Amino acid sequence: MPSRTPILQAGRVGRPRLKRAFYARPAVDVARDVLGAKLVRSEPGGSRISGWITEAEAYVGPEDLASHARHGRTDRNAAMWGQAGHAYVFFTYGMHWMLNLVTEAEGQAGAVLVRGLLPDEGLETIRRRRKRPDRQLTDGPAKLCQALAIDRTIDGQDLCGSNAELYLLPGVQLPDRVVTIGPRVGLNKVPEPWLSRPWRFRVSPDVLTDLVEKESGA
DNA sequence: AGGACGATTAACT
DNA sequence: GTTAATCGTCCTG
Repeated sequence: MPSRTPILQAGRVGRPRLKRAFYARPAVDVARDVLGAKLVRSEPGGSRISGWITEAEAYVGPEDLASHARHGRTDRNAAMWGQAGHAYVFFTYGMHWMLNLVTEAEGQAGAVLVRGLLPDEGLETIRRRRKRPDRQLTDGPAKLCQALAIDRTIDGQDLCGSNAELYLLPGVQLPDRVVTIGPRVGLNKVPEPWLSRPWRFRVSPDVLTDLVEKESGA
């Protein structure tokens, strides 16, 4: 049996990757629009793991006191300040990796944290990497990084290059009515107004599954 | 040089 | 609802 979720056949060969212009916009816009896009991990050795993005958060710049950019440019967050369309991957809590998509113009520190996926290709590999029920395999920012083997080696990589190990494909266009908007989560000791800014965007995996089925002409 | 803490997760009461 | 795990990063002094 192929390690692919049966109903989810919408990823088409030869479809163009999201181009840099998609990322080179305000982080909040990218966070909204990236829902339904397909994140693809192409590992050295040929295996391919992918999933549709179900949740994302925007971190807008050094003035955003929830952002790692709040202390200015450091070795750790350097990728945030670079060209849009690159990855910013960081390590936290002594054990977890997190993936961001770098947004905005070069020199501005915008980024979008990818917080949830609906798995498509590589489900067997994902199951091997984390023993959980299927619905809980990639429903968190650290969990999806483990599923796709995203770690420090991805930090700073260009998502738009033709040889990229990680990139995005256009997936499903989501109408506003299926997108839930709210404050970002997991922020400790972050003052207002940043704590309450509605910069978290979500679509339920069930709803996205239905839309993917429809799109693929099932 | 030392210490607080984190864009989380899983396990627990 | 609470808490431990676990260590790199950034702060203070």
